Parts: sequence; structure tokens; C-alpha cells
Amino acid sequence: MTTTVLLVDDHPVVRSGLRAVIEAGDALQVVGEAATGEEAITLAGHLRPDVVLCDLRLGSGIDGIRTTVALRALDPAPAVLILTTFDRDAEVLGAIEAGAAGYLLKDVDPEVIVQGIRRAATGDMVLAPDLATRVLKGMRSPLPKLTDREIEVLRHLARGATNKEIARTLFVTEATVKSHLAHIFTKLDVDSRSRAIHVAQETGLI
Amino acid sequence: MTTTVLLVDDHPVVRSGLRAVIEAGDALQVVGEAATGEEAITLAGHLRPDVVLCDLRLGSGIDGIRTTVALRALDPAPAVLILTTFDRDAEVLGAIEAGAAGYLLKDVDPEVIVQGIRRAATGDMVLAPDLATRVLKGMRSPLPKLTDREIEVLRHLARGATNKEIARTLFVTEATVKSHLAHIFTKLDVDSRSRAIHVAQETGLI
DNA sequence: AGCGGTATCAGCCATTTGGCTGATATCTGA
DNA sequence: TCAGATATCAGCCAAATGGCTGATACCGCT
Repeated sequence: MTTTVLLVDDHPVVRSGLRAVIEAGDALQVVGEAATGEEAITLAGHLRPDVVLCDLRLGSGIDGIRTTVALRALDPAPAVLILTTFDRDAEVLGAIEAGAAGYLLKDVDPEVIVQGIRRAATGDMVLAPDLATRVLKGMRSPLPKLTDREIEVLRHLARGATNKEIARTLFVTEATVKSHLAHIFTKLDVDSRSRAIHVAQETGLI
Repeated sequence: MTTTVLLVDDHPVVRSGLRAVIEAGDALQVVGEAATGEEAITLAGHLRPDVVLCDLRLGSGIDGIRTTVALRALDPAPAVLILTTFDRDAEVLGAIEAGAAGYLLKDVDPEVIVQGIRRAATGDMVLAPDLATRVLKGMRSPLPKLTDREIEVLRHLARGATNKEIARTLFVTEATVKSHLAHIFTKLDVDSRSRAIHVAQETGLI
């Protein structure tokens, strides 16, 4: 029997490409396309696809991880295969934690994608080879968990704000900002704001 | 007569999508695909396409701008249409300066891409609406021109290096690094390293 | 020969940042 | 109800950063 697939990507061109690649064989059938996470959730409810192939970055609206969580909450829940351009550590781990069946980079060959969908449909875990290692490494030394407030401060930091500016924006004192920063630095194992920004961007924390 | 197109993108999936979209009509014909800039230049020399549709980010190897320069140096020179996900100011301007016939974002509808190729083939300039404004603005207040050395320092900055570390890496004194930074700050109109990093990333300088 | 741009370096000084210790209040879950 | 996490704030101090002025040297261009 054919496996049904729902495509989720905000780029029409990519959707076309995926459709062409997936429908080249005859074991897979694309039953729908969505440009946003919201659309994907609605469509998946109606179409009940076996597999949802979902980009992580979905422009405006909810991202791929939140979409994954919502999709996995459906009954029956489709297998969610994340397909994206980047390989930010935090995002890979986040997607797996959210219940994704796997994670593929967009620069792989079409047949890898097709294979991935097949395996995801049978309940297998699917990870791009170079990612598998890092995910396992990530398991051993898990990414630091920042609190919401810390992430908030981190975002301001990344925009180049000074402590004073962050304090004003968040309606707290500079002492508080410094306190948050101290925690952030410890968790990220850095000792300067620039490096904190760098690490945060590298790992996909922001 | 049909317009011939060469696709350049490091993602097979995107190439498939573009091919599907472009060949849906009958006025355009995809005569080749390249995954890298080098490949694109070689292929364009042989295939002599009317238009080259080129991604800016091409993974490893030369980027879209360098590819554009090389393509425009061919005889006959194809029209180069840049198609990318991001809209970094420096890159847009860089592509235009390099001789690109236009710049489209990947999230536009297929027909816009087809239209863009048609117009590029006739020598028209093609710019996504929201980009046109910014390009013109960019003309008025051109992006600051940093020297090679300053860009180098900026890269280290973005990786979170301290002045001392940058000095060591570049085999100069801290005073020199501070001097470069002072110039960078002036040119970018900022007053802190974090903001310099932010501006540099925003505008695509690094 | 001189000018402008670039890269190098120096010293001074005010501000910002980061490390440290410690305190209070709230909330959550065991 | 008590431990732990979180968010808030304070003070002290050393180091890093950034603004300033000015100097030397090299290079390319006129």
C-alpha cells in the first residue's frame, strides 16, 4: 500500500521540488501541501497522512518544532520528518524531543529523502549520518537549559543591547540583568557577551 | 523562441522544484543544473543559456556573487538572476554590482519566478518589490566599506574573541586591534562590539 | 614630491563589563 | 511544608572596553 505524505514548507518552490522527488517513485503519494504550521495541523487532521515532511523554519507563524508537537498530539498521529537547511544543535534536539521521527538536511540526495520517508512511515528513527553523532553527543552533554527570562535577555544581547538598555526594556534594574547574564555565562560556559551571542547562535538557542 | 535556463543551487530538491515550476509553462526550457559555482561556470560556457538562475549560498566553494561575476564575463554573457532565501542588504547590493539582472526571494510564488526569468531574458532589471526600496535606499546611503583587515577583525569579533585574543591571532598588539575596532565602530555607526556584530550580520557584511 | 588610505602602535581616562558574595520574594513540585 | 528553581536586587572590585589624541610607516596615485 502507498504511504501518504503531507508537505510543509513556506517556499512553494521547495514544495514543488519535494513533490516531484517523492512522486517519482510509486510507493509514496503526496496528499497535501501546507505553507504554515497552522495550515499543516489543520490539513493533517483532515487528510490523516502517514508522514508529515516539515521544514523547521516556516516564516511567520509557529515554527517546525511547535508544529511537530501539535501534529504528534493528533489521533492518529503522523510520523513527522523534519527537513531543513540548517543543523542547529538545539533545533535538532528540540525536534527529537518534540516527537519527530527524524531529521534530514535539505542538501541530501532525493533518494535519501524518499528512503527517510519510507523508514519514518514504519516507525524507524531517521537521522542524517553526520547529525546522528552530534545528537548522541548532545545526549551525553545536554544543551544548557536557559529559562525563558534568560533567553529573553539573550535575545537583547544578540541585538547588541547594553546592560542598561536591557534593564530599561525589561523594566528591571541593571543588577538583575547582570545576574541573568552571570547565569547565562555559566550555563553556556563563556565569559563575555560576544562569546555568549556566538554560542547561542551556533547552537540555535536563539 | 524558448528561453534557455541553467539552474544553480546546492540543494537537489530545490533544483527539482525550480525545474518543475519553470517547465510548467512552455516558453522556458531548463538546459542544465549545477550544484556549485564552479560547475555553473563550466556548464554555462558549454550550454550558453539565456538566463542563469543562481542561489547566493552554494555551500562550499565560491558563492553566488563570485559566480555571477564569472558568468557575466562569459561571451555571450547570460543574464544572471539571483534567487535566495535571505535578503541581506550587502548581498543584494553585491549581486547587483556584480552584474546580476535581478534578485528574487525564494518564498515568492512560482509564477513570479517564471515572470522574473522572462524579464531577465529581455534585459530587464528584476527586483522583489520589498527589495527594490531597500536597494534604492542603499544607493543613497551606501554600505560602509570596510578594509580587508577590518573585515578580518570583524570576523574574529563575531566569534566572540576578546581584543587580546584577536591581537594574538593576527600577530599585532592590542593597540592595533583597538584602532581597527574604533574605525569599524565609526563606519558602522555603533559604540559596542555586540552591536557591531549585530549590524555586520544584519547587513551581510560577514 | 606630496596626498590619502591603510596598518601599525602608544597613553590616558571614563565607562562597561564580568566575577563574587549574598539577600529577598515567589512559585512549583515532591 | 519544605527544597529547589526562578526572578529580583545590592555592593565591591578587577579587567575589558571604548573614546580620544597623536605618531610612524608603507603604498599607490597624481
